[in-house]
Amino acid sequence: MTSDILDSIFESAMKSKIFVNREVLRPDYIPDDLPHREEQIIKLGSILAPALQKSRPSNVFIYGLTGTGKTAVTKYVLKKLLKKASEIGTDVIACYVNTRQDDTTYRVLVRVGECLGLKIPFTGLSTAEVYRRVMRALDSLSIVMIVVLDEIDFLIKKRGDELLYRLTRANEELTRSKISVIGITNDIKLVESLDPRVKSSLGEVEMVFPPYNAVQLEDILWQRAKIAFRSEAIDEGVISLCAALAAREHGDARRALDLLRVAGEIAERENSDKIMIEHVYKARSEIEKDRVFEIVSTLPLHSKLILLSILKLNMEKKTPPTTGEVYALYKEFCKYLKIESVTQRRTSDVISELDMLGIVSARIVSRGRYGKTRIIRLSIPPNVLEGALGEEPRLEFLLKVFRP
DNA sequence: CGTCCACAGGAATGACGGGCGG
DNA sequence: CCGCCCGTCATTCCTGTGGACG
Repeated sequence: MTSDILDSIFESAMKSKIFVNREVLRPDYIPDDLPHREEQIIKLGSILAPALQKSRPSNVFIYGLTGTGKTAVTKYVLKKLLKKASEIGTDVIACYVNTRQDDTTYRVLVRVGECLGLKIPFTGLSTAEVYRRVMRALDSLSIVMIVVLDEIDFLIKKRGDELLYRLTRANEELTRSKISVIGITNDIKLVESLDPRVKSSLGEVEMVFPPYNAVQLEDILWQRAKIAFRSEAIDEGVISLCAALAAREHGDARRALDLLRVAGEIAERENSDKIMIEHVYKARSEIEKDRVFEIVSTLPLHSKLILLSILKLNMEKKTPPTTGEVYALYKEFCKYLKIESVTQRRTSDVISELDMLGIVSARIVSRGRYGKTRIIRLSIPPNVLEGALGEEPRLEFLLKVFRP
């Protein structure tokens, strides 16, 4: 019976030999203590402190690579600030918006409105009307509002910086309330593309979050592991291996925690009493496999074909191929499938895209008399890529049989 | 020392499909 | 509900370029 099977799954989940509390390893969990971010916490705290005296804190622009604690520090400081504010009876409202999820001006404004207790229909009003309602509500409350726009690059890439401009200038139309904006991004180049007026108002204060090193990552992992796992469930060296692997990948704490969590899940699946070194290595390849599947499956057909061409040429030649060679083989594939091929210009862009996704690495080389081109290598194991490309039915035959 | 290869990659433009806003 | 606008994928045309070869 299905329900019996489910029961036994739930049973065994409850008496896990490994986990006590796996929540604390999830990426959105904010611990009570954030090791090695004291400096940033103090700085952000002192920037926002004026809100307690009903003055407007400076706008802040925060940048740093993924998994460097930007979101965690911001949420942490805001939580403390709000607590303090309610203790002393000052009205401070914070509004956190992730613009990866809410990536239109309208949806961001709806979120801000919600924080003010406004009920705004998710569609039907004009953006200008929502903006007007939000501003009126805000001003009638006579408060300091802090708006956090996380992963702000998504909003800017889709909608430009108009909303940012309006928000940072909103104080001019407010008489009783004040608003300040915290923008968070991991794309440093993005700052350059902003309208200078936005750049100067949003960047009143800038904060940079440096990557964690292996030692710091280890501290972070220990702190969580103590809560997440049974005390005997971690074998020697597991934590430092997770830290070392993640430190190699630009000190990404999220990656480190993912490794540890997945290693724990694998250990549990294998009914092991402990998480061991080998589980961490398995976790690493499982995470990578998932990532590659995720990326490759959403690629358009032509990108897949170009990727297949790169895969074949990397496997069957001693030297990694150039753009021209990849394009030639790709055209063969298209002829075989009786579909039209894209131009070499487009192929060049596709290769850059694959490079940015971290699937291949394309290095520009000049071979003098023999021209300037890119040397394209796979940056993931061929069998993983093979598996991911095999999901696409149209490629199956080419993958198995076709020889260049 | 100039050529010229084999592309890189910018700009302008177009087809197309989906969702926003009126 | 419908038109319009916007993002994505793509093309065409183009200028730029590091260095081995003659």
